[in-house]
Amino acid sequence: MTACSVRLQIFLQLQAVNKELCSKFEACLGASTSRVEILHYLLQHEEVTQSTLQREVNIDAAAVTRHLKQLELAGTIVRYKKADDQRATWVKLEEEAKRHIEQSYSEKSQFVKETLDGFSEAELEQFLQMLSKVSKNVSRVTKNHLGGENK
Amino acid sequence: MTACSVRLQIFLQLQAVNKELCSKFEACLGASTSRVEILHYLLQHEEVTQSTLQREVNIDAAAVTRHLKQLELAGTIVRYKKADDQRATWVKLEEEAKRHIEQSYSEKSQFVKETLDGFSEAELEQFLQMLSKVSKNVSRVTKNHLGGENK
DNA sequence: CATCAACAATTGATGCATCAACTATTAGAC
DNA sequence: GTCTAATAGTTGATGCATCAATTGTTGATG
Repeated sequence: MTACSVRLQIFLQLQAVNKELCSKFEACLGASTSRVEILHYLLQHEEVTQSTLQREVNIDAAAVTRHLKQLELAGTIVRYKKADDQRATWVKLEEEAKRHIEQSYSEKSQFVKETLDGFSEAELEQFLQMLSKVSKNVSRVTKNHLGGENK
Repeated sequence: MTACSVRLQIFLQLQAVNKELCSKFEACLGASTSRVEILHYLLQHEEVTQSTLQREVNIDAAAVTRHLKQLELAGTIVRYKKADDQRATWVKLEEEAKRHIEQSYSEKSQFVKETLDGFSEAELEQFLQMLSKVSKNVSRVTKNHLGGENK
């Protein structure tokens, strides 16, 4: 119990932080975190298919479809198909939306900066690495368990 | 952009890690993270009112009600009122459920341990402190923004 | 002691994410 | 070339969390 308690606390704290962060973030900036992730990815990749977007952002395909539909309706993105493959749907940000997002990044960065107040650059770097390490561990764990180790 | 990019990445990574962690956790152990948090709290506090539970675990009151209803139906907890205040509902784990949860902690701890593989005890401690610091920052940020600084 | 504000819990409505089932398109096997 | 399997996206059903509105209870004020 005591040996695992720090780890369990980390787990619970991670939950708690993330949850609060999400709700505050949405309240402050009026966009769900999923949508932010999608837009962030699109801003950095110019043109992608829905399926790769779905894989990269790690959101269910159905959710991606619904988000993109709304974003298209709002004029934020364009969706289109290409001649060589009529299955894949490509997604791209509208030019105006790009500018808009870039601009709103300043507000976001202000928010993010405040939540990471009191961290030195070195600590931030370290924090990020820790998160990445956990991320790697998590994906590995699943594979093992599905491999038959579980139960 | 570059100055904030590490911070933004932390934010996004935090999201990603948490999400994957939750889904894997649920898949492996068959309980939603909310429920785990509730049960964890109950295991450590013997007897508690719904409203304090709701505050401590930071879940919406409606969600708490629904979780507890199910848990009561499953025989995991008991709910009752006290003579001196007919408003508050008190919640307590059944003895058998306590044992069951304690026992299932070993499986959980195995899972948690794997996700935190490769961390020294000192690093874990540090990680936890970082998370706590972010948590404090987040709650502070909200107050400021609601105070009128936003917009 | 009647009224009103507060507190506690519940319910209904809504939004979002996921799974499963389905359609359409492409590529491979024979 | 046709049949089958795989791929891409969509839709419906379900579960969960949140907000808003409601009920019931308590305490304070006049």
